[in-house]
Amino acid sequence: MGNSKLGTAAAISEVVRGYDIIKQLQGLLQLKSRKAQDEVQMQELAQPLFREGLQALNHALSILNSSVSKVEVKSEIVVIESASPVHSNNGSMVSYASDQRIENGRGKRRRVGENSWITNTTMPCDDGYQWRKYGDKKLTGSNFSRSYFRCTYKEEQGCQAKKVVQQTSDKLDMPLFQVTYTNKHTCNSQNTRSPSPTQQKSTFCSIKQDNSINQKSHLQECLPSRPLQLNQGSCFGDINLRQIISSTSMNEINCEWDLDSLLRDFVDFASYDCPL
DNA sequence: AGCCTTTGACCAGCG
DNA sequence: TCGCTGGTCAAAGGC
Repeated sequence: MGNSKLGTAAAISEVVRGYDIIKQLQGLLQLKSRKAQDEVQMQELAQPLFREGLQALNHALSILNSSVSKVEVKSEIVVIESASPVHSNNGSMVSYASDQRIENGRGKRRRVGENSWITNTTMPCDDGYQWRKYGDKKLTGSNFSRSYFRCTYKEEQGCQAKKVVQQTSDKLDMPLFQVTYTNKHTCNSQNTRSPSPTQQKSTFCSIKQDNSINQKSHLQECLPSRPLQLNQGSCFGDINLRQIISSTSMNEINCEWDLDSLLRDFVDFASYDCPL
């Protein structure tokens, strides 16, 4: 893991940023008001915070994933990110894919592993970045279509990040999506303009659900049961992140995470040096 | 006006 | 070599 120290430091820095943001969000969620107007204001404050937090954590993930892929390209990385609504409390999962392929360029197919990682999520729309859909394909042998997204800032900033979203489960209460990310974001989306309301709507909720399930409200969707669930790629395989997450307590009613404990565990996890 | 999604066509890898 | 398949392009229309 040649530059793993640098990568780990960067990942930790991003996690700390995400932690700070989630702390702010936590404080916001703890504010109790009976006024509908206050709730609207709270949503307006919470949504960008939540998005920024996700973005920071997603960035940390991509850094860690890229470190992992340098170590062992053979095994693909699967990140199980269960971002379910507050009322359900899904545990995290870590698993590995084998011999999966995605395609790159105009019809060029390539393996997952280099610059790519996979997540499974119930909330594919909102990962903190802004995406523009450029294609949709109904795959043979699948009941669900696959949606192709590229970074909104591809033209402006040359960001090569892409993601492919495919629904894998049509459970009525919680459809599951597999999201394949390709290339890290090189854009500085925080410094660019905020999307207009119509853009937000289209950008964050443009995944079709093939079983025509009614989407939950955006805010409800965006409140995860756990702040973050990470993969462990090849060299992280000895440490089970599930243990980290499961040891982190959360009061479901008050939406209170033991954030300090989580951050501590995360830094331990990210600092773990691959024993190669 | 600008940015988005939709959708059919096109292209290239693969068996 | 050829047909199938999946990723991308680009025109059209919507918001």
